[in-house]
Amino acid sequence: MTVQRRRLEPEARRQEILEAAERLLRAHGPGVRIDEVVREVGVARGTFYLYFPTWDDLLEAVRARLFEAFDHTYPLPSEVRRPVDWPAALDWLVEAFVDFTVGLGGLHDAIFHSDFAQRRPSGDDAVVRLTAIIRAGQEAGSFAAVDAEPTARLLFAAIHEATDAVAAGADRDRTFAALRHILRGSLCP
Amino acid sequence: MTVQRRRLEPEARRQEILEAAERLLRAHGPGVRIDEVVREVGVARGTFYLYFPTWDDLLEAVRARLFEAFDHTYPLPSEVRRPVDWPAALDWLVEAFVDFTVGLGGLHDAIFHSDFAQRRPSGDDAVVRLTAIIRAGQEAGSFAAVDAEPTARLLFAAIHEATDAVAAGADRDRTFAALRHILRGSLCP
Amino acid sequence: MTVQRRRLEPEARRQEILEAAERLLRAHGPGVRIDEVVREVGVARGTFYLYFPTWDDLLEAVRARLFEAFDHTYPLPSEVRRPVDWPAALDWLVEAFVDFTVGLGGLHDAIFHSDFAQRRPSGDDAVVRLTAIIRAGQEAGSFAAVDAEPTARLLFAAIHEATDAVAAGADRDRTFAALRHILRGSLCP
Amino acid sequence: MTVQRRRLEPEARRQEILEAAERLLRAHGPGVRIDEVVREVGVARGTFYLYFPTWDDLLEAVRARLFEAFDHTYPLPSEVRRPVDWPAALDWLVEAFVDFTVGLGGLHDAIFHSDFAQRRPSGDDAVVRLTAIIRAGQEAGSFAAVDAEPTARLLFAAIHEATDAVAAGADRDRTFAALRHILRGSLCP
DNA sequence: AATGAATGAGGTTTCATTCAT
DNA sequence: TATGAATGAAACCTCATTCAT
Repeated sequence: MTVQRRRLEPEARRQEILEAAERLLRAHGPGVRIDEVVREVGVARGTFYLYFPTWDDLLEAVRARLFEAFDHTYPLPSEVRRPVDWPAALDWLVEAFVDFTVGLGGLHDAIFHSDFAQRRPSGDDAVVRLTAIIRAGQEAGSFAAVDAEPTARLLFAAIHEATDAVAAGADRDRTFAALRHILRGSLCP
Repeated sequence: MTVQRRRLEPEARRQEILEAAERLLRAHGPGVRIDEVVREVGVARGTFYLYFPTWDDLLEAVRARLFEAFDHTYPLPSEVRRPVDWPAALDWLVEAFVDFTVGLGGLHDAIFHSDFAQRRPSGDDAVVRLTAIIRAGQEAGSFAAVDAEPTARLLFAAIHEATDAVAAGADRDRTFAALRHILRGSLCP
Repeated sequence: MTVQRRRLEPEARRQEILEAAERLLRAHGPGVRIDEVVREVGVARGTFYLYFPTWDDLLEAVRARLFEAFDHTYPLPSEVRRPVDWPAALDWLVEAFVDFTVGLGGLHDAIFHSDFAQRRPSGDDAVVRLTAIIRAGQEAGSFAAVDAEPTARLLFAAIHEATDAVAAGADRDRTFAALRHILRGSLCP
Repeated sequence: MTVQRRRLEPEARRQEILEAAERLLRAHGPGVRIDEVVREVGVARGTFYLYFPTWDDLLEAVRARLFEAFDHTYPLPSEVRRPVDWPAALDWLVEAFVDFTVGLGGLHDAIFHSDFAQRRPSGDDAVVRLTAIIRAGQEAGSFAAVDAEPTARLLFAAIHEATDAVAAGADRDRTFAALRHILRGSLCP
C-alpha cells in the first residue's frame, strides 16, 4: 500500500534534497523546517538524515553551493592574458556580489543572519577572495600598501551591509556610490 | 517550604531582573533562558512576565540600557567650546565603541548576532550617531562631501566587524590600523 | 502619590464589586477575569478577596442576586385572595423565566454552563419553586397527581433548554408552543 | 535510561490513547490532563500531539466513540419486520440511554458538563435521533401531532436531567416514573 | 537505502490566589 | 480596610532528531 520507494543514486538524492531546500529557503527564508523539505522532495523524514547529519549541515551545504556558483560565474580576474584594471574589476565584482546576494531572497537571511551563521561561521571564503584581489592589485601597483587581510575583512562587512541595505529597500544607486567611494578611498593611493 | 517573598518597588525589581539577565548573558551568551534568569534573581517565573511580556522585550531593554550607557559615557563631541578635531574624535569614539562592545562578552552575540537581532532590528541608533558625526565634520570642513547616510551605514558595518574580529582574537592593533585607514580614506578629503 | 483610597462601608463595597462583575459578565460572558472586575471597580486585586474568598463565591453571589430579583419580580401566585388558574399561571411564569434568562446575555453562560455550574450546583431553587407550584395546582385540583419533586426537576430541565434554544436563535413561538404542550401534557389531568 | 520505544500502527496507537483517556476520565472526571494520559499510555507527550492537535480534539473523539457505541448497541427500532410499539420502544430506549450515561462515571461530566461542552457543542445527535423516533411514532399513529423538532429538543433535556438526577443519587424508580409520565403526556394522543 | 512513528526537551504564557506592607 | 507585587502550577505547543522496522 505504500508509495513506491524511489531508490536513487546517493549523490542524486542528496542533490534533490539540497535543491528542494534551496528553493524553499529562497521562497520562505529562515523558518523553513525539515518537514517541509522532505515533503517537497517526497521522501520520508528519516531519509533526510541519511544525507545530512543535522539541519545545520544542510545549510552549510547550501551555503557552499552558493559560494561555488558565485565563484564559477564570477572568477577572479587574472593577469595571465593582459593587465587588469583592478579598481574597475573590484567595483564590478562587488556589484555582482551584491546583486547575487540580494537575488537570494529569503535564503540570504537563512544563511547570513540566522543563528546558523553564529553556530557555523562561514569560513571567510569571501574575505579570502577579497584579500587575494587586494594583494593582486597591490602587486600591480593599483592599490595602496594597506594591510590586506584585516582591510579585506572590514571592507567585506561594508559590502555585505550594502547587500542588506539594498535588500531592505535602500536606494541602490546611492548605496553603490557610497560603497565605491569607500573602496576607492581605502584602497587607492 | 516557600522562600520568603521579597517585595520590591516595581522599578527596583525590574532593574534586578535586567541586571541579572545582563550578567548571565555576558557570561553565557545567547542561550540563556527565562528560567535561568528567574533562578538567578530568586523570583518566580510569573514575576518575570510581570515586567517583560516576552523574552525579546527583555533583550530589547538590555540593549537600550547598553546604548544609553555608551551614549552617556561617550557623548558626541560638540564645537560649543572650541573647534573639534573630527578625524581624531572619530578615531577615538570608534575605538571606545569597539572596546565597549568587545567587553560585552556573550552579551554581544545575544544582542547583535542572534535571531533576536533579526526579529527586533535595533533602530540604527549607531548609524544615526555616525551620520551626525560625519555631517558635523563636513560642516567643519574636516570631512569630504560624501553622502553621509549610506556612508555611515556601510562604515558602521566595518566598525562592527572590527568588534567581531577583535572579539574573535584578531590582532587588535592591525585591526584598528586597518579600520582607521578605511575611515580616513573614506571621509577625509 | 497613590490614588486616594476610598473607604466604604463593607456592604457598599461588596455591592459595588458584585454589580461590576454582573455588568462585565453580561457583556462578555464567562472568561471575565478578576483583574477586569477590580479594574472596573477601581480597587486593588487584594480588595476583592476581602469580600469574596474565591471567584466562585462571587459567581455564587451573583447567581443568588439574580434568583432573588426574579423571585421578587415574579412572586409565586397565591390563592389567598382568589382562586388561581394554575395552568395559565405556570405558562406565564415559565415565559417570564425564559425571557429573563435570555436577557442575561453572557451572564447566562457564566452561571449555567461553565465549569462553575459543575463545581457549585445551584441548590435547586428553581426546582423547589416549581415543585411548590405543582403541589399548589394539585391541591387546587388543576394538576394531575404526578410525583411533584422529580417531575419538577425534569420539567425544569426542559424549561431551561427552551432558554438555551431561544438564546441560540431557535424560533421563539415554536419553542414556547412545544414547551407549553409538554407542561400541559405532563401536569394536566 | 529511556524506556524501549513501542512502535505501533497509527490507528492502534490512536486507539490506545483514546482508551487510556476514556479510562482515566471515567475514574477521575474532568480535570484529567494530557500528562496523565501519556503517562498512562507510556508514551511521550509529543506522541499525544501526533494524534490529537488539542485536548478538545481528544474529548471530541471520545464523545464520538461513545455515541457510536450507544447507537450500535441500541439501534433505532424499525417497522420493517413487524409493527413497533412506539411508546414502549421509547421508554426502553430512554432507560437504556440513562443507564448508559450514568455508567460513564466521571466521563459524563467531562463530556457533557465541562467547558468543553460549551466550546464544542455536540451536534445534537441525540436530538436528531429522538426527532426521528417521534416522527416514526407519529406516522404509525402512536404519537400525537406535536412539533417534532423542538419537542424532541426539550424532551431530551428532561431525559438528560434524569441521567444527572440518577447519577447524583436520586431515586431511580421515581425518576423513571416521572420521566415516563412526561414522555407519555407529551407525545401520546 | 528508506521509512515514519516516537521522542522529549524546549519555550511561551496565564491567572487565581497569597501575603508583606 | 486596602494594596499590589509575588507566586507557581497548569496548559499549551513545536520540531530537530532518533530508531525500530
